[in-house]
Amino acid sequence: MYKKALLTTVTEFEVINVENHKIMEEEKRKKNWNNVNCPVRTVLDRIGDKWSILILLILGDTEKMRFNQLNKEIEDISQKMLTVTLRSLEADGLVNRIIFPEVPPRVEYNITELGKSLLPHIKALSEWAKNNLETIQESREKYVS
Amino acid sequence: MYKKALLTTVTEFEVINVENHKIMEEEKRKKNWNNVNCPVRTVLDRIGDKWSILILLILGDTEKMRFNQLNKEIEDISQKMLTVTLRSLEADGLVNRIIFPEVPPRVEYNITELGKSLLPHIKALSEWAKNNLETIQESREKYVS
DNA sequence: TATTGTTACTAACTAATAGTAAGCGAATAT
DNA sequence: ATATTCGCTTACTATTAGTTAGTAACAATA
Repeated sequence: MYKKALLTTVTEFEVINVENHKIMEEEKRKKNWNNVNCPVRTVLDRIGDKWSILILLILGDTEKMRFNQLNKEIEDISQKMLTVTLRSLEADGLVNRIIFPEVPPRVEYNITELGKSLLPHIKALSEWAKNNLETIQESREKYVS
Repeated sequence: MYKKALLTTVTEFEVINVENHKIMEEEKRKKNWNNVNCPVRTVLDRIGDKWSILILLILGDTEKMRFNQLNKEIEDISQKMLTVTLRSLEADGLVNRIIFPEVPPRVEYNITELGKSLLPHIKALSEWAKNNLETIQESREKYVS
């Protein structure tokens, strides 16, 4: 026990108090980052997938878009993943899904006000990515093992 | 063919030109979003995983942190995922990894200048998440099927 | 001396998620 | 009759995340 060795000059009572305090502090900190209480994670676990941000950026640039338009815009997304991502964005209230009961079916998607309020932050991130892309890629190349 | 039906009043020549133009436009747009040319994706594909942002936020709050400290801070991360994520952040040049050749081993992590420059954007996103958490959760509850 | 504890990991595995390929329905066009 | 359209599902495979157990190299304790 490394801790005990460092505490040999203080009384047993003090040791207990110090330990209690440490435990309480640790508990307090933990609550900030665990899955239930951390708002960042509750949102980013959804937004931070492979496609959500990309779709929000595209829908932010156009008033509305149909399913197949989006599918063509994002070259390498599968229909399934597009469906799944759009539904999750709809569930979170970030995009609207408007169904026209026609044949062949028509479904239009557009960004909501909530989605629009998120956009600037995503765009800032996107700008940062653009500006620092080279540095990051150099770093990746240098990094071995 | 729905498209052709809409173009029955124009000549064959015009149809071809219109089609060509559309194809060229589409090609141009595509290049903005595919995996190779889109900086957002190159960076977000790495940052946007389950743990990276969380680790950056924590390392942004403290000058330096040891491996096990981080492991305790993030209640539900496994050692493997912590290792993997830290290494990927290191490769991208967002965190520093300092090894002290001691027994038991000591490895300290801290955020780099590049990482610090990304932090404000992540924090802004985090703030947005905090402010809109309730709205999103309500929306999720309402959403059925 | 033997045992246990410490740290920052890896290796080998399983669970969860992402992605692929095919098909569907209901109408229109050939 | 057959092919095509659109926005999906369904059933499958591939990739990634996460779990559990173990490692080295010593320190402290019994």
